[in-house]
Amino acid sequence: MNQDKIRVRFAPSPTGPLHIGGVRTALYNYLFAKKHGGDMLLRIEDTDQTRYVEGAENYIIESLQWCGIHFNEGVGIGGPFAPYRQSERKAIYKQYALDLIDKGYAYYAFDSPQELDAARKSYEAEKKNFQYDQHNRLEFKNSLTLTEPEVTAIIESDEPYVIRIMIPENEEILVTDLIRGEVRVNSTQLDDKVIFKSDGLPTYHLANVVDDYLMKISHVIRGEEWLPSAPLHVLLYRYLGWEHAMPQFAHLPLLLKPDGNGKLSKRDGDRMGFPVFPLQWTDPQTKEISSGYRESGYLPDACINMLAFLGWNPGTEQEIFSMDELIEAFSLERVGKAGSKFDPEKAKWFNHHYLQQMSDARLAELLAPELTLKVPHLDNEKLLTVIGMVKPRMTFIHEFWEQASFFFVAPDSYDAKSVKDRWRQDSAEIMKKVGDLLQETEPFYAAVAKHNVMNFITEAQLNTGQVMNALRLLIVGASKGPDLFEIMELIGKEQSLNRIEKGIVALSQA
RNA sequence: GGUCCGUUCGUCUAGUCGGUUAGGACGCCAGGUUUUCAUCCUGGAAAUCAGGGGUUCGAGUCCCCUACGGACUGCCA
Repeated sequence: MNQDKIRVRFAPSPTGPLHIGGVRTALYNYLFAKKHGGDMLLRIEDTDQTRYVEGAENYIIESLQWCGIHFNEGVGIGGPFAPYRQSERKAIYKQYALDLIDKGYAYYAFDSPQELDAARKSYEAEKKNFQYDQHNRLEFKNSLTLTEPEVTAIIESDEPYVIRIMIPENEEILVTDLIRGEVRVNSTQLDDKVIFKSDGLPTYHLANVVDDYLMKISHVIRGEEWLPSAPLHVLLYRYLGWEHAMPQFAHLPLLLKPDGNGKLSKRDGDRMGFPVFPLQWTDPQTKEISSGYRESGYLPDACINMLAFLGWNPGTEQEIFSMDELIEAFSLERVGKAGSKFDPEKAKWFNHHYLQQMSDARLAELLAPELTLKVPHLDNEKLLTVIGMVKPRMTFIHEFWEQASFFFVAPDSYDAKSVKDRWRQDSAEIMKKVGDLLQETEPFYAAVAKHNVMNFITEAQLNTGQVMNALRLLIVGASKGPDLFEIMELIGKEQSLNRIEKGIVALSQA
């Protein structure tokens, strides 16, 4: 075990936008590191140049920054173990693969992809599972079956070759996982995985072990999809002579799609109308756009809080946690084992909560730029007041206009259902009287107007709801919004009377 | 197919040392507040703890089997 400082890494592959599940993995790493006063680093695992996607790396960095997940070292920051991009570390991997060959734990293999493909197909034809392993490694073209001169000749020529690990026979391999306990696998089940590719780069397995060792990683916290290859990694640490410094493993349960089963995917988001990515992403190839949490109006705090609870819980009944509180409360022991379905509704609930917590002033700042386009002479004082009234009915910032447009512009249409339910035969006549009443209301304050209208209702022996609902329809254009008298005070007498007058005409024609 | 992992309300989950009316949250339903909508408050329905066997005075909790689900099974990560 690594005795030193807690050091964790988040090591994504820049093959596209970072999935929300990846963000959660990063978050748990971050929480764990901070909780224990440790460091977290960002390493980019780009050993597969065929899958490189333009912009993905920046996307990853920007996403985590937006979420408030910060690194101590890594790509974009630097640090004592730089470089942190595996493609830039190319020179350091081969020696370890060679070392493994020297020790008899690995061997060269010269089978072409076509040959392997053919072998795979012939196995499948017999309904057998193809695996390049101890049962058949002597049937292939490799340094185990060729003579030494032959092997040397090939290596010195331009012929491509790979290096495969030589899995031992019938050995029980123990993986100790912080979340799952002890997982035992017999080596007979494992195949001789390629650890070094013909393009001169290592595969994930070798690269991740070498780098985690060199970068003094103490804990590997990653997705459950890595559990099946964890025994291989244990073997690599052992054969490289690093077992004493092997990090502890924690394999996180998967994030599942909201309906049915299976891993949450991009398609589910499109299908069910919620983002699967932290930030909006435009595919550089197809130009296809995938929505992001940020652009959809989610607050970073809400995303983090929601994500933290997908697979972890504090054991108390508290559900609202700031990042600092999460750091304080987090522990890997309280991470569950089963995958969790992503719930878009709960995500909204978290967002609503955090939006309510946001100060009116801050909201105004965020709203102002777009609002000034719609409202030429935006009065900040007024905006603040409106926000105070409308905020409780907003889950997202972009809902503001829908909930508050009538504070700034007169309704240009009247909600059909509201008209049907609230506008009666006698409404026009009553509204005219209310209009006259308001015309005489001075000063035009909410309290005064309310007093006058309520008096009128009582004296005329009318129904409060009936009058107010009709009036609201004229002022707002629908059955929604805060206290009507407050609205009228804010838009002013002239505007109020205008709307009443125009509304009566419009609705009488209908 | 093989290997590994998993399985408590529709969903996220509490329940870590066996004795609970199996608790909370989202969502849903109802009521209340309000001039409407939403918020908010109160209440409710909702899990035979995947199923079956054990062990035990007693099992969601321990053991075994079965079923179901998932991940992995690439010169991808």
